[in-house]
Parts: sequence; structure tokens; C-alpha cells
Amino acid sequence: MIDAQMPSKPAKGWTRRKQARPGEILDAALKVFAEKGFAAARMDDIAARAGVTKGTIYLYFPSKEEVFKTLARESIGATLTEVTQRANSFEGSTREFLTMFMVIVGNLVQYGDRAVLPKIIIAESGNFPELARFWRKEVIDKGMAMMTRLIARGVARGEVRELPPAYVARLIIAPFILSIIWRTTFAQTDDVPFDYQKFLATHLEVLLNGLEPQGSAK
Amino acid sequence: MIDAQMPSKPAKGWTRRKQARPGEILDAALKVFAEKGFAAARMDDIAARAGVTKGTIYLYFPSKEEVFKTLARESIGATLTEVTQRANSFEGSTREFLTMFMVIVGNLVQYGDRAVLPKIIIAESGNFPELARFWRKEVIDKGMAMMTRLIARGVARGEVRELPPAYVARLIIAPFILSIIWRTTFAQTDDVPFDYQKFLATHLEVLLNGLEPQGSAK
Amino acid sequence: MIDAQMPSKPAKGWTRRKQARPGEILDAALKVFAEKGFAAARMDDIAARAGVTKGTIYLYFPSKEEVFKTLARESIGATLTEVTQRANSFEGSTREFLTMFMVIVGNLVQYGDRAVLPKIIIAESGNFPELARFWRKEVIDKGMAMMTRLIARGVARGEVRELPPAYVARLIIAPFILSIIWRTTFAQTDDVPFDYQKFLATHLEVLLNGLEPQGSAK
Amino acid sequence: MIDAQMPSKPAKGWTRRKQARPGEILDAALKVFAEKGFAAARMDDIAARAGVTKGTIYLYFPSKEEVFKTLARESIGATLTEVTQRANSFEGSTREFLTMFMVIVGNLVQYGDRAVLPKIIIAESGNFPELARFWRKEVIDKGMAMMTRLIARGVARGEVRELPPAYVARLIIAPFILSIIWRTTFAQTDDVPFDYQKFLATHLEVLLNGLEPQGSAK
DNA sequence: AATGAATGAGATTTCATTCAT
DNA sequence: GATGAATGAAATCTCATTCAT
Repeated sequence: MIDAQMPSKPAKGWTRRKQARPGEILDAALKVFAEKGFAAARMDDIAARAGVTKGTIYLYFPSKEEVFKTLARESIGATLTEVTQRANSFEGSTREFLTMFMVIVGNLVQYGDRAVLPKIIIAESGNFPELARFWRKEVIDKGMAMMTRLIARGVARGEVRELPPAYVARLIIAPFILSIIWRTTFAQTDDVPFDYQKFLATHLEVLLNGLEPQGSAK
Repeated sequence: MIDAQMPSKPAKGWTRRKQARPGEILDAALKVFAEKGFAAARMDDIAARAGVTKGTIYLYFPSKEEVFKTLARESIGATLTEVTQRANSFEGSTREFLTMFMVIVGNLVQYGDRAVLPKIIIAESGNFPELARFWRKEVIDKGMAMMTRLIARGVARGEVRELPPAYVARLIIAPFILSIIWRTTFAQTDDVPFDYQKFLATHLEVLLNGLEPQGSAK
Repeated sequence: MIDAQMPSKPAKGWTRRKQARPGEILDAALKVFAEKGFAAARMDDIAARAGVTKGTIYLYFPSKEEVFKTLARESIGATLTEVTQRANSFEGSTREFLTMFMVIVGNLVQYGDRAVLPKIIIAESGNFPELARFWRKEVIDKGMAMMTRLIARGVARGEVRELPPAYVARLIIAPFILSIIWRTTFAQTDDVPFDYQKFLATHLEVLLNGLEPQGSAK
Repeated sequence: MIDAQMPSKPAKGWTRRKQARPGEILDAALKVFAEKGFAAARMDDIAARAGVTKGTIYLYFPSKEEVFKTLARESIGATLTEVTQRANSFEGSTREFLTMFMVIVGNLVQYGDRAVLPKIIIAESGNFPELARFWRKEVIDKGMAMMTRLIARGVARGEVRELPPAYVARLIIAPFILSIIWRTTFAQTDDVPFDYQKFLATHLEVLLNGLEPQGSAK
């Protein structure tokens, strides 16, 4: 469910229902937009999946575009903030951090319902440049800054080989992007299911090894 | 230019034009579809960019969908085949291969006009599942098989650490995917331009180091 | 009004409207198709005549073709069935039957709104061969069978001269066809209006006389 | 072939060809219009059937509409004039005339390539009211006048029963119309082929008998 | 608050017509 | 004279949006 819409006080009966509506609609929209893209998604599709009728959506959102933008803007907030905060307050070694990161983010990538969002943003960046900018600023830049800081600290501490931290940060992220794309695009065509755990474990091993400072003992 | 459209005979006047038209249209379509996605792309947009009018497209393609499918199907052929063949006949060390691969594919990713295709496929896989299957089979599986084979050989030769080759193959590819996404989605919002060379150089260093067999001398 | 559309339950408000809509649309379509033919009829024309807009038609019919086919298939049912049943249960003399037939069918031809249907079918048989087959089977063959049976009985009873009943049946029908064509094609160019009653009275007289067995007294 | 287009002097080589072109196009158009109607007929269809390309038609006719009108106006001329003249100079009995008429017109109906014209006129009268008027005046009224005159003479001579000659004329024509409609609309769905000869023979017998003056000996 | 019938702008597609070759 | 590539007006059809119930 979409976080921003979580009613703070769990009202009951159809009042609860009423308050939950926008969230239900956004949940439905997330799936439909991920599957078809913005233009090909029909309000009827979204409505049907949310268990309401087309008209109802307009009680909560002024337009299809606004549903889309709300979705793209609001539904990563909580997760990102949480992960970033955890990372920023992390005091252990780079190795420990990366190990933890693989597990946490790996889970989000594999099971999280918001993992389809990047695909949506990628697909629609041409039609909604302001969204691309928003994501760039609010999600990517923030995430990158956090990761870059950690790598830079690792380098400073002598835990990580001398490499440009910003690009190392992207190297760390890249396999997660690939996993998301795989899950949202090709997973259904798999004969043997893709093993995200194994993939990320391999990623971790290569990474830890690869980042190890030159000349350090094995 | 689209490979399949190379006219075998020079021909003159509008005969030459006629032979070139499908290719021109596909070139235009590639850009428009990459920018807007299938549904939001208007035939008028494609026509305008190809320097013709709407009606002309229908002289060469029966429908918008067919333009799209032709594009998705035909326009990776040559490049992929070439890269794969080069790779398969490569006899040097894994390290040499990877170094070469970074340069060649890095250039395609950074400057090639067909680099937008993966984005198109990702965005439209929901609406054209048969295309997703086609790409899976013809592009991804073939590329993966080639890379997996090379890594496996590296392991056998003792050049590469014992790791599952299929997943290592994906690790090698992931930063290229990220680069393509960056180029087609966020590059225009960059203040400091993204340095693909530097990124891939970092990738290469981490990779070579990370894949080095355990216990080997540094 | 189209028979199949009679709403079984009265219902109220726009529910009543909704039930009536398909019938209203078909009524409008009948007139437009009769006037312009299938290809030249515009959905806007039909919509305007039905008092709705283009889009509304698509709430009830998936395509222009389907409007046309529904029309051609459904809107003779009731009338034909009724006439056929009356004819089949008729016990009087052939002379009495023919007299009655002239009056009843003459009225349909002259005043009925479904009289334009044959013209539509004739005009579009080339574009909708399946409709020609449908009409052949469901309307013409049934009507012919009924009439042929009656004439054959007349022959058997000695009321009708020895002639091939199937062709006599067509002779009986021919002037009705001519009347329909006249009404739908040339009537507006008449200075002196065509007198259908008089025409069919003449038909009846020639027919009764012409069918009289040879050598019977006058 | 269309009569008006017959070149008066049989030129030879491609000059002959050039002169024959309009006629060939009209012949092709006749068939296509009969099959599909005006709106659904494509210039490409007509061109293909005439063995030329679309552009060529425009060398001889300014528009599709003009092809159609030329066709509808010019291609009954000769036949009608001939039949009418023969009829007007006919001096024999009404019975003899009708017998002859059945044979001559029956042949045209059954085998003539211009028999499809009435169907075309019927189908397009709504879209080309001026054509309906033209046909009404030039074809129907002339034919009717001729026939009516003959019947009136028959009545005056005591060969025909006292009946309104104009309506008797139509009774005579009606089965021919039905035959034409059958041939152009339903003939291809026939299991047992329709026997036009037998039908018209039956028509003749009923007619001759039915028109016989009351009280005349059998 | 919710519905769903109705609207109409906007897209794809067709094809008569033009015109350079 | 003939061609056929190109055009663009006009039609069908879709679907976001409105609004009476």
C-alpha cells in the first residue's frame, strides 16, 4: 500500500474505507501503469483493479496525469528515507555495510511492490520530464549521495581501494537496476527462475574483492 | 540507419528514394518511440521526423504496431551478430577480453543510436509480450550465452575465481544497462555530464580485481 | 421501432433510456443506411439522427459493421414470423389468400419502415456476402417456402392452373419488390404519386385470372 | 463494352488502344461499382481490373464521381433505344409482342453485362439524386411509355382486358427486375441454379392468361 | 460518496487525387 | 501517355472527463 495515504488514525466502518480510497487507487494505478505505461493505461483498468468505477477516481484526483504524478512522487518517500537514515547512521565497516545493503535492498527489489516504480519513471521520462527531474533530485541524487559518502569514508579509512566514489556507488546499484528490469520485463519468460539471492551474493563477492585496496593481504 | 534496408542496387531518382524510405521511417520511429513510448507516439511525429507525411508511412508499413515491431525485431541484428562473433573467436585472456569489451560496447552505449532500443523494449514489454519474448531469446539469451561461455572458460583456465558464470555475465552487463538508462532518461538533467568512460574504467578495475582467483598474487 | 429492443421491465430515469438506446440507434441507422449505403453512412449521421453523439453508439455496438449486421439480422424477425404463421394456418381458398396477402403485405410495403431493408441488403450483398446468405436463408427461403406450399396446395385442389409453384411464388412477390424499389428510389421524383393500391389491385386481378385453371368457366 | 466509347473508325496499334481506354475503364468500373457500391469501390480496384494504374484513370476522367456518372448515363443508351424502336415499330398482336419481349429482354437480363446497372442506380440513388432523376426520365419513363402505349393499344384492339395500362406495364417489368436482383445478389448462394427461362415462361403464361379480356373464350 | 451514461477531442487508418519522373 | 510515390482530408474508433442520478 502507498505510504502517504496511510490514515494515521485507523477509523472504522466505511469512514475507514473512504480514507483508504486514494491509497487503494494508487496501488491499482501502480500496477496498471507498470504494466501498460501511462498512455496505454485506461482509467477503467485502474478503477476496475481498485474495485471502484471510473468516476470515483475523479473524486480523489483531478486527472489521470495527477494520479500518475502523485504515484511517482509519493510512493518512494518512506522507504527511501528509512534506508538512507539507516545508512547514514551506520558506523560499521564498508564490508559490513555492503553486506547489509545487499540483503535489505535485495529484498525490496525481489518482493517489494514499489520495485516497479523505476520502470515507470524510465518509460515515461520523455513524456514527463519534470518527473524525471523530480526523481533525479529526490531519489537518485539522495541515494547516490548517501552511497558516495559511505564509499568515500571507506576510502578514507583504507577499507576501499582508491576509486572515484560516485562511480563506485553506481556500480553497486547497477545490479539492482538489472534485477528490477528483469523482474518487471523478462521474469515471466524464464524457464529456470532467476535467482536474485545468488545473483546478489555473486555481486557482493566480486564487489568486496574488487574494492579491496591494492596490495592488501587476502 | 536500419541495417536490413540497405538497397542492393543503386537505382536513381525516386527509385532510390523508395528503397530508402522504410529505413528513414524506422530511424525516425526509433527516436520517437524512445522518447514517448509506443502509445504516446503519434504517426504524425514519426512522419514529420522522417520528412514525409502520415500517409506515406502506410505505403511501407501496414500499421503503427508493425512499424514498432519491425523496429524492435530488425534493428539489433547486425550489431549483435558482429559483437558475438568477435567474442566467440576471441582467443586471448579473460582480462584482455573484458578490457576490449568495455571499449567496444561502451562506445555503442555512449554514441550508438540503437542504444535506446532496450529502453523501448523495457517500456513496452507489458503491451507487447511477444516482443519481450523475442528479445529475450534473440538478444539477451544469445548475448548471455556468449558471455557465460567466456567466463566459464576463464574459470577453467584459472583466470577467474570460482563463481557462477551466468551471474557473473550479468554483473558485467549491468553497468552498461545503467549507462543506457542514464543516457536515455536522466542525461539531460545532468549538471556535470556523466563520464561513461570513467564509469566503465572503474567497472573494469573493480571487475578484474574482483574476479581474480582467491589467493593469487597481487 | 426495432422489435428485439422492447424492454421487458419499464424501469425509470436513465435506466429506461439505457434500455431504449440500442433500438433508437438501430432505427436511426436503418434510415441512414437506406439512404446512403453502408460505406457512405457516417457514424455522425446515425448518431445525430438518434439524438446522441458518435461515442454513444460505441457503448452499445462495437463497430459500424456490427450496427449494420444487427440491423440486417434482427429487424425483420417479428414481421416475417407473423406473416408466415398467418399464411401457414390459412385454410381458405387460394383466391382468398392472395387477396388477403395483397392487402397485408401491400401495407407493409407502402407504409412500413422496415420496407427499406431489402434495398440495403441488395446494395451491400457484395460487401457482406454473409448477410446475403443470411437473408437468403432466413427471409427469402422461408417466405418462398410458405408461398410455394400454398400455391402447390392450390394446384392440388384444382384452384390453380398447373404451373411450377416455386416460380409462381416469385411472380406473386415481384410486384412487391418493384414497389419497394420504387418507394425507396424513385418516389421522390414522382409528379403524380405512384398508387400502390391500384398497382396491387391490378396485380391481383391479372394474377387471379392468370392462375385460373385452363378451361374453367369465368 | 460500353457503347458510347466505341471508336467510330477502327484506328490501329496503340492509337486504337488509346481510344479504347475510356471504354475499358468504364467496363471495369461497372463491375466494381456493381460489386461494392460507389463509396466502397477503390480507384485501385477499377484500375487493376482495367489493367492500368490509378493515375491513368485521371487522364480520362476528372474524378471517381465522374466515372460513375458517365457509366450510369451512357451505358444503357444503345440497348434501350434499340429495344424501344423495335417495340414502337411492332405491328403484331399484343400476345406476339409479349412473347418476343420475354425472349429479348430475358436474354439481356440473364446474360447482358449491363444488367447490373439497375442495381447500381438503386443502391446509389440516395447519394446521387440527380442520377435517380436521370434514370427515371431517360430510362424508366421512356420504357414505361413504350410499354404503356402497347398495352393501351391492346386494350383498344380488344386483345387486353380493361386495366390501367401504366400499371400493367409495371407488372410486365417486375419479374425482370426480380431476375436482375436475383442474378446480382443471390445467384451465388443458389444450390439449384435459378432457371430464368422457366421463370419468364411462367410469367408469360400467367400474363397472357391474366390479361385476356373477360368473357373471351379460352 | 458513488455510479455509469454520455460526450467530444484526438488518434489511427484509408484512399481519392496530384504530380514528378 | 503512363506510372506510382506522396499527400492530406475525412472517416472510424478510443477513452479521459463530465455530470445527472
